[in-house]
Amino acid sequence: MNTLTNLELAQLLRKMAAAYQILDENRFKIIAYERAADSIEHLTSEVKDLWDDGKLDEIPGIGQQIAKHIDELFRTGHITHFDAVMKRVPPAVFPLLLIPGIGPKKAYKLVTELDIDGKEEAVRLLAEAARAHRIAPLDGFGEKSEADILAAIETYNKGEIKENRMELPLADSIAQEVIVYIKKLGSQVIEKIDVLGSLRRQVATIGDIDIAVATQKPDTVIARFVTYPHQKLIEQGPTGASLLLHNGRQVDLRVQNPPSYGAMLQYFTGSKNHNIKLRSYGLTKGKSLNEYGIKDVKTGKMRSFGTEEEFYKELDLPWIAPELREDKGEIEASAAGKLPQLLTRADIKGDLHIHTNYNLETSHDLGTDPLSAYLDRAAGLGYKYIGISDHNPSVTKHTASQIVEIMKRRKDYYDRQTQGKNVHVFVMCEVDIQPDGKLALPDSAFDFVDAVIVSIHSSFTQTRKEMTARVIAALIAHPKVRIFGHPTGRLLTKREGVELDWKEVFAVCKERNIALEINAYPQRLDLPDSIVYDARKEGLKFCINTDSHATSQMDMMRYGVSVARRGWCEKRDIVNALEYNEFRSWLLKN
DNA sequence: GCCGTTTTCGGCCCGACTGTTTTCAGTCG
Repeated sequence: MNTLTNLELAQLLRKMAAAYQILDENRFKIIAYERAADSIEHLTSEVKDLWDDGKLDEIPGIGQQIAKHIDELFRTGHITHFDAVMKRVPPAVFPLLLIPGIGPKKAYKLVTELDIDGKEEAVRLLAEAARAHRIAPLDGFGEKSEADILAAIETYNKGEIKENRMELPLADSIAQEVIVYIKKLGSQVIEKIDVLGSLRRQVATIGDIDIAVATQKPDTVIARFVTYPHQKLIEQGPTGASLLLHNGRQVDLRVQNPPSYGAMLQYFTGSKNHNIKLRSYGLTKGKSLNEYGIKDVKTGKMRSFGTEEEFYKELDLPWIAPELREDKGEIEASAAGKLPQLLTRADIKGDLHIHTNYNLETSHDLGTDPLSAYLDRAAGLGYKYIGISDHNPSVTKHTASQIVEIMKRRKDYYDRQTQGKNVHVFVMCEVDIQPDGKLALPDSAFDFVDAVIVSIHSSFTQTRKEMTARVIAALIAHPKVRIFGHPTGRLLTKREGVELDWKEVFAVCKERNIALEINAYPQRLDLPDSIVYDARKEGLKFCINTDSHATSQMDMMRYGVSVARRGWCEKRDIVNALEYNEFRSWLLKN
């Protein structure tokens, strides 16, 4: 077992947690394993690397014991203790855990009572047992749960599992439609309505959509909500309901009376880990938090809060922006009065990654709109400058001198177009980093650009070592390399990012004052927020760009700003939040 | 099993919903 990814390691720890649950181990031990798994899953560096450096103890939620187990795993390929525990649990329980509604206890009961054997066949055998009505007679089960299990298996087999996440614009539009539908009840009933959960925190991909309503007529609101066109009513109670829509997306509604709405917003925004930490923090002050308010542990007296600001204030904390609520130190920072002054969309003065329809014979996509249209849109957005970063001309269809000629012609064209405009234009280029690390633009063509963005568009599966060397070679290939474009190359829900030694890349960027791009295109959001967070700590600078291929896409800037905010960025961390003169000095290095 | 601005011991977030139950266990977020 030479390589074990973070995800695999997290899965292993979750498996242990499930096994312990079946074996009725101490429940806090179970929680400890689940936390360790969570923590590892959200790590930006590989556990293997941390282990190499003897830094396992820096991972939150990993203590002496689990560190010892991980050490054994990396040294020998197995963990004696885990193997012993797993021997006491039938392997067939684990595949059943993937079915919604089945947890460790039920899985164990089903597997043992129904004699389900074999890992591969477990789900199929369970479905057969359900069809043969062998589940309903079991203790703790009944007709309804038998039917539910069968339905859940069918959903699972269709591939409609929870890990079917969506990008932000789709989540936005679904949420808005549902909100408009609920709001038809009128402002008498709907006093406030908000999108919460991961969408409010602006996580890169969204699972379920969460909506909260402040109302004095909860029954009316819930009744209205469940008439929204849906495929299935998942659950309904006095405080809320959940729907599965026809597009396979789940929408959760929670209602609350207006005086307690602040606690509701806080609770329903999450993240789960933020809430857990905040509740622990509250307890140190003798205060117990829940979705209705804050209870004094001694007196048992409950206080409610109409707004989130009041809720946090009760804990002597300044309000924490939703994008920060991931338990990455925001509660401690708030308590110390050291929360960042987060970047806002209004701070952005320009967009440096724009593709126009000028045909420079690239092998990638051209934009659809002319420069003039982008300039109009940029003025509308309040920008002071933009950068035109068309893809380089195709290197397979042209000789070097032809490329130089194309680039010269293009510069002349843009220079004529930009005279007398009040938005400044930088003539740039998005240059491919070829598999060997060479830039796809001849040296002499650099005379016809102000600066370039370098990015990877091919050979995504090189090893970490090759990829790191490739990127660094490109970053130092020419002084006009100023931005590293969509650094991981990931496409959300489609393609994983490349493997890079970030420390090395950060060091080179810092030395040459190169900015890391935060690509705001919703399918990219690249750099990912967690790497932005790490890079910012190292003092790196960022350039937030939309990578627009049409003027309408320039509006996606806000998603890039969200990524920066989730990475704790302030205005000073972002090069395109600089005024024109300062930005120009940075870009042109003078 | 983890962790520390009261602690190296003794705590550990909190509640809703469902289906099965006559007061609760399991699952989920």
